[in-house]
Amino acid sequence: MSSPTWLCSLHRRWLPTAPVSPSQPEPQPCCAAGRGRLGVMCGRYASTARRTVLLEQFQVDGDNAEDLKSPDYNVAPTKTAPVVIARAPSGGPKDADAVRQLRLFKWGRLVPFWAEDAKIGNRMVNARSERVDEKPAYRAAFKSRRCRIPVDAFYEWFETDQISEKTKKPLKQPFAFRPTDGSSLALAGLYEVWKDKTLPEDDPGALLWWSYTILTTTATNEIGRIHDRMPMAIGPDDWAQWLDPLPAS
DNA sequence: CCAGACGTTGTT
DNA sequence: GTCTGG
DNA sequence: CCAGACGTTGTT
DNA sequence: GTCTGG
Repeated sequence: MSSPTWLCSLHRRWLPTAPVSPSQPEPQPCCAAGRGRLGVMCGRYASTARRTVLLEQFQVDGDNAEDLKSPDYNVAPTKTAPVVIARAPSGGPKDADAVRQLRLFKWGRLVPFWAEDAKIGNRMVNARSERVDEKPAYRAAFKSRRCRIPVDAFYEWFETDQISEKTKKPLKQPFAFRPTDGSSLALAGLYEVWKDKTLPEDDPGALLWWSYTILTTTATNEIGRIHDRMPMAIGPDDWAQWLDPLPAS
């Protein structure tokens, strides 16, 4: 199938900037160094906004993120990070009206609700947006379990000509990307709720497992100069619509 | 029908 | 659960 | 994404 | 090389 109709409204202009974290090395011009090879899109990002800022910025009604540890300049797969969802308040009836909530979910290891083994989620860090509505692992979540991921910048690694003494492999230079206009950034994501049914109810591991994945899309702008894929950003005008079900097509 | 997968990027 | 491959 | 682990039999 | 854990 072709790209979803909401794709075009989500494009925005990007430029490489200095890494967000002071501990990151200085960036180099994108195409001047190395061979232009880059790693997987959107494998790390920075989430630095404080909880109170996120609550206001995303007009959140339900706050389930009291344990948020912020800032985190190095959010990696399996780590817990804040996401915004629209869902019936936890603890209440499932058919209650959806409320916008800030929640702390695990990135990656997205385990579909039907899975018997959590291992299936091992590589579900990203989901291609082009076919996310038909892929068995993502289809259900795409229909009813979407999330926005507040992000300040995302990182990419650039393989340079320098060889590491230690590993004898090319050194990789991290870059940070964020909107040039300083606007806040939300990535499009899906989440899943999974429970290990092989464990007895009283086992600590039988708790619900909440995880999310980040959608990727074609990079048609400045990022496309160095990599053909990028995480899908949602503009503020589309934040509400992304969490709501799509109109029937 | 059953059995098995269910994912992405990048590499050559 | 649902799709694909045999 | 990166960093780090990865395994068995049988016994120099 | 490939998988796991963070």
